[in-house]
Amino acid sequence: MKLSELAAHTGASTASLKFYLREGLLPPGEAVHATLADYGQRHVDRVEMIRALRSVAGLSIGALRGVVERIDVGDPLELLGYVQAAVLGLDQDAVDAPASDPAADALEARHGWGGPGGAAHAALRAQLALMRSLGAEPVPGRLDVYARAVQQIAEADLATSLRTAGERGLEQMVIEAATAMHLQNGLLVRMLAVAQASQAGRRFGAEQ
Amino acid sequence: MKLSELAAHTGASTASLKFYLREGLLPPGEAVHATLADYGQRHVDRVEMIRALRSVAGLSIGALRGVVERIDVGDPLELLGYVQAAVLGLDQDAVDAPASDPAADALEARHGWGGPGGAAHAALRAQLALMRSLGAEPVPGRLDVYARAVQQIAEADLATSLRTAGERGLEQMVIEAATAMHLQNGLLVRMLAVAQASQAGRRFGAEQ
DNA sequence: CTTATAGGATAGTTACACTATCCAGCTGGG
DNA sequence: CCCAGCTGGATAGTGTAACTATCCTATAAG
Repeated sequence: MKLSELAAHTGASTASLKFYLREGLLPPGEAVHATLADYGQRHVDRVEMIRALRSVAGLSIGALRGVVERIDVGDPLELLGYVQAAVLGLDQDAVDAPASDPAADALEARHGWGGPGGAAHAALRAQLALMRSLGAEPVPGRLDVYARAVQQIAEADLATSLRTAGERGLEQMVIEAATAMHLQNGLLVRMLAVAQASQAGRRFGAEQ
Repeated sequence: MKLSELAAHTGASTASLKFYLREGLLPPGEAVHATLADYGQRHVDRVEMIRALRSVAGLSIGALRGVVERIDVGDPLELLGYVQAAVLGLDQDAVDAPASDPAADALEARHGWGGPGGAAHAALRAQLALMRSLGAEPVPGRLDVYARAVQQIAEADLATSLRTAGERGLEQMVIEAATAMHLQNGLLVRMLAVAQASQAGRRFGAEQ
């Protein structure tokens, strides 16, 4: 199909597609001749992933460039780690993370959360260090409660999304994983909000 | 003190302070005469709150305008609810929230989370409705586990921040509450990230 | 009387994600 | 065979957000 047909198929304008081509998010079509290119299913998949990740999770063009680079490399674990950092906004945490954090390391060991190898581990260490520096560190016993809760929520939906991966291409896997991550994150944040509101109500509600 | 001294005190430029004045975030100083105004401690507090909420939690100028309007009204519970929605990004959830959600209502009743009266409650109902519509609704039993976890995390630090409120003005309370909310949210998100990464590792790690 | 400063207005800046125009070359349908 | 329509490439414009800079007149302290 040609560019205008790809646009009709995906709902994006030809101007947007040209923009994605310029930015390197969308690979060029197969050039039929100097002024006509042919696009296929992989271009449709790519555009759908771009649109889904921008509208659902709000990823930037720069983050999407990182995603497509990792799709081309083909390592799903590295790809998912990058998508996760982008969706959950963990981008620069790894930079100022301490090399190791006893509380975080012990916690991860207790819950079978692998070695200290990913952006997520670094982000958790950085957050605990930040909270400690502000005198707001939670006691270790509570961390285990949170750990069990997030473990269950992550199992619930991300696992099923990943289970079907590979069958339908990395683009589809990324869409499903990013959606699951985004929904789980939203649920936790909103439950936290209700709990915080109940705290505030206990503090101020009686005075009204 | 005059504008330039207020700028020196708070670290903001006079241009920024003029901008805050224009936007209605900072009340005008007491006019000594046509071209000189006097600023006091409440202006310092206000500027510090503006800078803290922008740098720590990334609030927009529009959100800050909502905050200062509610500070002027003086209802701390309403104020905190607004700050929470801004800090956690629950802004437009209330719009598309269903009037009631059986699962959410029952959950809130079991955990003593007050009536369905705030933006947080509406945001939780909206999220559960969204997840249900996408076939990704968590089973009710699991919600209780998350509820207990977030209840503990909200108690840990927000409660102590609120306890000292009133003594040092609403601005100081807003800074501490926003910081606590932001830190708690960051901790939960990063723990969720580690749990998700461990899921992905189980799915793909062995293949490497 | 000079110089710094105030408040008000207006315009400029940077970043982001498009969106619109222009262009010259080519080609398929009539 | 010829022209409407499409191509990739380039360039420029749009709108939002949060400042930042400049210009202006008035005024008062030294």
